[in-house]
Amino acid sequence: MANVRNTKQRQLILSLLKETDKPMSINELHSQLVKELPKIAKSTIYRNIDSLLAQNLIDKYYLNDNEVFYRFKSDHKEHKHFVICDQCNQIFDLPTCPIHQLEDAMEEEGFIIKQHQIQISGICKNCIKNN
Amino acid sequence: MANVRNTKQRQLILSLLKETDKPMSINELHSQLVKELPKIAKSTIYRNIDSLLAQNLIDKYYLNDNEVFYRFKSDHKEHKHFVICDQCNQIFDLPTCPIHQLEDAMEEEGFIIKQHQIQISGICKNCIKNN
DNA sequence: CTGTCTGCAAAAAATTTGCAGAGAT
DNA sequence: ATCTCTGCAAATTTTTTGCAGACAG
Repeated sequence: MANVRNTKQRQLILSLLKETDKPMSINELHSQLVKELPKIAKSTIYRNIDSLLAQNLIDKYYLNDNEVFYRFKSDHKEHKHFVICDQCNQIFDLPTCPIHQLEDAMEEEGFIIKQHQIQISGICKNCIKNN
Repeated sequence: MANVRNTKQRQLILSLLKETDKPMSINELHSQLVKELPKIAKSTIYRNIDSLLAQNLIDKYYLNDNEVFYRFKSDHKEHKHFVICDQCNQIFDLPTCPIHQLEDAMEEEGFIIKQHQIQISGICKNCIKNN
């Protein structure tokens, strides 16, 4: 992590995540990236993602029964969760983080929370309408 | 799922989950099960786990950065979450489920939650002491 | 008996690694 | 010039599948 180089691949990955501003899977990333860079390898994406995670520029999410997604983090302190619709797979923001309230109670019991993830799925407004 | 047979493998898997009463990974299950049944295959465990999930006898959890765990469900309606300690990997119960409060707010916005999972990790009381 | 379940081996799917050449600083 | 990064291929890791024989009902 000492010297990270600003390659075209890295730039593209980060700017794609930035403009999408929703959690994206490796496959989504790859299928978008090949449009610009037809030879880009998935291993390149994996390696860049690791480096971006290490630099805290992106966040990792598990949605949709354990599928892995990544999302650009505009503010380094930003903390956000998402919900995914079972039917249309669209991803929505969770209005509040319900864990922070819990954190105090947990710490009183002697457990210090370092990390949390929430996976919520269900049916979104549109899909309910169209059923 | 029509006719589920009561094999020795199935019995052992369920009773091991029952007596452990904590989320267990496939590997933990397997390494315990071989003591009784040296030839048991992981595919047998996977298949039985699927069937037990379908019958709603066990729950599936993701802990420890996406590792999959299974746990016996004593009461079919039981709803529970867990925290895992980063250092000792011990699993603790979460005192309350923070999602239910959210559920109402989400439904007002038109999203019906069908399923949720929480992954929390940190450092437990003992590990803090021993640091 | 009949149909389901098992162990084994092989197949899939997802991610990681080794390497030689390309590219960034 | 040096060191990191890339694409490719192969290796890992995790889970699923096909199959022939074993076992439950």
